[in-house]
Amino acid sequence: MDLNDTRFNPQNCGSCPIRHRAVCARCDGDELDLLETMKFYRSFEAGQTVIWSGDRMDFVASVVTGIATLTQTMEDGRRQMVGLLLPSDFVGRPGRDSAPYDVTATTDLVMCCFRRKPFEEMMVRTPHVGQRLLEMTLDELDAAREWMLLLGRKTAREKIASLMAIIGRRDAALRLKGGKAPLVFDLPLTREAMADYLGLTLETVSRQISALRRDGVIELEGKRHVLVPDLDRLLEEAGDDTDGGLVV
Amino acid sequence: MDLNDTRFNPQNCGSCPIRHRAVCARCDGDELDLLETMKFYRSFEAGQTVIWSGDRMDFVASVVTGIATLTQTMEDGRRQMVGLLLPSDFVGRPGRDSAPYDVTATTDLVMCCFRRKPFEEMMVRTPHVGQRLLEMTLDELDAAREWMLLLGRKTAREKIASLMAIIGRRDAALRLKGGKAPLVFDLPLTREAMADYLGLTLETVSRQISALRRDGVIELEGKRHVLVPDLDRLLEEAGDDTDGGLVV
DNA sequence: GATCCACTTTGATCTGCATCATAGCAGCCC
DNA sequence: GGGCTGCTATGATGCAGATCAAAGTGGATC
Repeated sequence: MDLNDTRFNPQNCGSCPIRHRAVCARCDGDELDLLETMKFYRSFEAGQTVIWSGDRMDFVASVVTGIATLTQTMEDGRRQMVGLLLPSDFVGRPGRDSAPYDVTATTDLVMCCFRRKPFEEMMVRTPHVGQRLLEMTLDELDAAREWMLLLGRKTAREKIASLMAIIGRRDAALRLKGGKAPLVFDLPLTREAMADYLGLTLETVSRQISALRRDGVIELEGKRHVLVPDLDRLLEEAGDDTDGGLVV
Repeated sequence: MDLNDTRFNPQNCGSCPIRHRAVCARCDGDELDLLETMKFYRSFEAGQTVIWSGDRMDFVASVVTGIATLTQTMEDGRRQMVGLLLPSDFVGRPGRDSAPYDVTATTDLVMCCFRRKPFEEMMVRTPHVGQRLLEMTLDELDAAREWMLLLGRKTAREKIASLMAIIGRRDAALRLKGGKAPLVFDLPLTREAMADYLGLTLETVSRQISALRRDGVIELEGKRHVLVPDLDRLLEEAGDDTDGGLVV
């Protein structure tokens, strides 16, 4: 795959630390040319595992198209999703040898990759990449801690409403539809994946989605297509005081 | 307070990004002298709030002595602790104006502080501080995600066992007692604070601690002093496959 | 020692979600 | 069409942990 591939949307690299020549406003020099020569693309089919927890991980990457999940698993099979990677999200740990959790493609997935060693060397020479990476990691940490509140203290209904709000708003942000129009989006996850994300069972997820639909908080077309007529109502159901943008 | 204060233990700054002259093996130059001139100490009494969520935060800091907690709160009062700061832990967000959660001293607390602006400038000039900060933030992110697994999928008993293991091992690491001796430590949290950390109620915490004591997994002297006769047994109760060091 | 207060323990009961079970539904292949 | 397969919905039941209530504990203060 290359930049001419129709699936590649340079917009998607806008918020990743690896800004592509086409979209980086901050730097115009040789460092970006260097980045361009370093990058390569990898594709995965829906359901494929990108990397297993504990495996050696010698690259860093950002999602170009598709959805990936980060999950942790206990010996007995209990699973908890700990992160959701949408287009433009970054994955990888400069300075770390092995992956801390499973990374799985839930849809067909294309990632823009860089080998870790040269990337790290480039970071040293190009301070703003490191700074951007710190910023993004702090954002992820905030999101993770927001999620801890959800997992520890929210009810099943609040969890579902929160998930809808986050996915819907992320989706709207990606399309640059910042307006007040009702959110319309497709759920990128199965009921089971949502359950793993929310610390619930798939049956409870299904029941609560039905309940929110019955109560008019969301509208459903098919299993995946969602319309939110009133975002404030949804946020109220989610128990969110912040109307700020939870970045996942 | 200054370096001569008996409460100050330079060892405690060993893992913080702000390495003090006394303990930093990596740099011997002027940059550390600069750090020394920038730092100042702040003390808080047990129960005092260091900073409220949303408040302007114009400093970064590391814990010298005592314990602080990071908590998030919903409008209706439900609380979730999202982090625990022990001596040597770092708090603050270079590049961020406001605090993302409440920081509270649960014991008497001394922090070693740096004003944010000069600290950020120093980071630019001194790359290894920024790198160290990225490393630490990635560690925190891993710990947060480990905690997500706990909050989402572990039983009350497993949660308590996990907490004991983490606090006990952190405590042992601080004292540099790396041996196989049984863990002995004091719980730095009330039952209620543990409940807020684990996403439980204080009654459940109390019951599960009693149950672990009855089953010989831990021994208690008073309410706070804990002895773990068999760490492997505790880890098994915690449902941990990793025997790696969960950093909180 | 007596009183107080914050914290903890334990018991009784309730409930939200898990678990178990079954059926509906859409896409796909033959 | 018919049958298969993966996903979803919904009903019946059970249980872990929440909630409500009361009593125990130990340190501080007078």
